[in-house]
Amino acid sequence: MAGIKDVAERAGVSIATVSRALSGRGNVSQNALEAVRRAADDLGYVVSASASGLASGRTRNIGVLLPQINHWFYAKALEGVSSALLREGFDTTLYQLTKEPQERKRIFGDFLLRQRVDAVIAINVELDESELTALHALNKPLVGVGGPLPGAPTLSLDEQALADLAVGHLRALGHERIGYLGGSNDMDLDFQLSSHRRQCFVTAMRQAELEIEPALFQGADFTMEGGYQAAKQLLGNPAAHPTALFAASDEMAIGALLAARDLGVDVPSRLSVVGIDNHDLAELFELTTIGQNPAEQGADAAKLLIDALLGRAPAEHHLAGHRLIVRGTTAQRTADFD
Amino acid sequence: MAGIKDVAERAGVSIATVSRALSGRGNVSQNALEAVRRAADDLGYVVSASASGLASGRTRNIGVLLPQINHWFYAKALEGVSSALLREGFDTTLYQLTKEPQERKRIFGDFLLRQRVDAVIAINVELDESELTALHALNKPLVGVGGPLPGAPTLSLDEQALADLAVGHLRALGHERIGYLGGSNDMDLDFQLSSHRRQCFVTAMRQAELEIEPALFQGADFTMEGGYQAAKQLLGNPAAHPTALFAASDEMAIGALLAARDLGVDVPSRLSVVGIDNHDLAELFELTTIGQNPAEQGADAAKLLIDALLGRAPAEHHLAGHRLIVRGTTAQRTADFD
DNA sequence: CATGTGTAAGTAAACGTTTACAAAACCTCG
DNA sequence: CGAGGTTTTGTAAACGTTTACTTACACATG
Repeated sequence: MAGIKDVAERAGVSIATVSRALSGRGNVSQNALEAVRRAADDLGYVVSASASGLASGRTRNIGVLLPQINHWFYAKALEGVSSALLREGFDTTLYQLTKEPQERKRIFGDFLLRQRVDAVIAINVELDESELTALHALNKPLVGVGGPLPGAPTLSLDEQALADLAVGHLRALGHERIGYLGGSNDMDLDFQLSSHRRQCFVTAMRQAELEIEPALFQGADFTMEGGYQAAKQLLGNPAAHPTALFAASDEMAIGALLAARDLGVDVPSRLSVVGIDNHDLAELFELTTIGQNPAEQGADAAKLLIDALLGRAPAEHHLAGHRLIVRGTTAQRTADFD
Repeated sequence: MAGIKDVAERAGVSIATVSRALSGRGNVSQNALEAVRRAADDLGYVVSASASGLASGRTRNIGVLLPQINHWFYAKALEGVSSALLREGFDTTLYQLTKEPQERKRIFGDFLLRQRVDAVIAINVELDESELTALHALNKPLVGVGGPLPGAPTLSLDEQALADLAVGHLRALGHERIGYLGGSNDMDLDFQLSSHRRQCFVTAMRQAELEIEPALFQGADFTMEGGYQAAKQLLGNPAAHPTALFAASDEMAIGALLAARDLGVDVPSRLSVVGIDNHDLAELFELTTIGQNPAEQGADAAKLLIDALLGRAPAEHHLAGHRLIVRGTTAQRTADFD
């Protein structure tokens, strides 16, 4: 393995100059720069991460904290983060924050303290007080994606705008009785997003002066299966008779579509359905949805962090984009259930 | 930040002893061990990854190479890898190997050469000659998951057994005309898994002495949408009239289920469907499938690698488990199309 | 008791960079 | 041409560990 000394020798300069030339810190003449680049290239020299990290305190590595990976949002967000980081020459280190207390403890007590990361991106994680403290105690740039990360800039959706948009779309089509699939009724146990989203829906309904009845709410766990079951309950309940459904995720919305089909309720003539996400499957099911782009959110978070690290700009709160995508599951209201 | 010196001082021993005590290398008396542990705990000392890495050449970090993350198999496998690594105190660094040549070049030419990883797990990546050479040139333990990784031990399914099992199951139910959804006809462009799986199906059919007709094969890209389109073609083609379908992935199988429903072909009375994977959605669709467990495969790969790193045992080839899960989409053949 | 064996601990030399500091080289201008 | 400034370069001291080598000590053996 070629070291910096070999490069220096071959380029006919000192190792300090090599370091400066390759890292882009400090002044180096055009001549030296080229000589060094050529020498490094010839020797296939790549700086040792450990040595560089030890000497400089910078690791060019960013930690990503997330609760799971096998899920559309997280997987997409992670793809966005890792692509953006790669482009800037940063490594991505993964910390999967499961529910397991032992594992969580080790992540905050060991892994993150090893000084292996320059900064941390937390994707929709729920932290308790002590974990949050531990995270801030790292004294490193921090950014949240999706869920809020108290005390740190966050990139997230404008939930109220989303709810207004969905309700507005349905209202414009003549729908008044709109069912909601999302955070369960005993919602305190749920993750924050869930109850917040639901609250925004209630506000939107109120502003649109539409009825809000308990029967129109069905708890579901954001999965397709959950949406299927919840929709069956909601559509089967004669007290509910909604003409439209707003699901807090596309997966639930698709579950609802399957349930409607099984119940013989035609979409969109008898029932309109709107989701949130623009999930990969939304197109196949012709689902009308409010799209978001987790990959972009992840990439933006990464860029924010890198800017902060390079002192370009401080990281700030930031709203993620969304847009209504009208497909085939919403239509003018024609008839009620009753 | 407390350093090793602080711990040594507090514990009343030399830094060498602290290093030995904390890393578990070399002999340390019970007394010293406890004193050091206590001191480290009190000070909240955690070894610096850079310093340790520089001095020892070991990083306690493993690189994971994969083509994408937003996909059931990869996401699950990655979850398995990262959990297993976490348990052993290893970090997981992600390298997403997209199609983009520039990015690939940087991964092999820069990132992997920084000496940040002790070993590499490659999940179903397709490498060209030079990339493979570069990977081997790292001179680090290597393990493949899913697809084969020439020159390195691999953890993968016994494809022939899978095909035999699927065909055997359908055959036992009386099916003779079995359609196949998978690697496209002009398959050379596809990833290896695709054509291999198809080949095994052909072999299984031949051994079962069942007809193999071009009309019974439909190319699809392993997605639900792809499966939907392919199944429509296959089921709509009067020359094909299969009574059963074998899809090379559950997602395609589910797509086929949707297509059958749209065409008014009842499953399982008129058509049986078998998939591969036991995807998260398989249960919702009551899909009969041959299940595999990517998380387990990932975890096994991680353990293999760690064993190799710790000199416990050399990494070896290894077959991943699979099992037939009979649900509601397969049944006795009753009537043919024709 | 001398000798050999084994374990425990300390000393100090790596490990491969970055960077503060100092020196040298080069400009610009009066 | 020389003073003053700026840019470029080199020297050497960190950075925080691990580990080879050495010493000290305890214990068993003949």
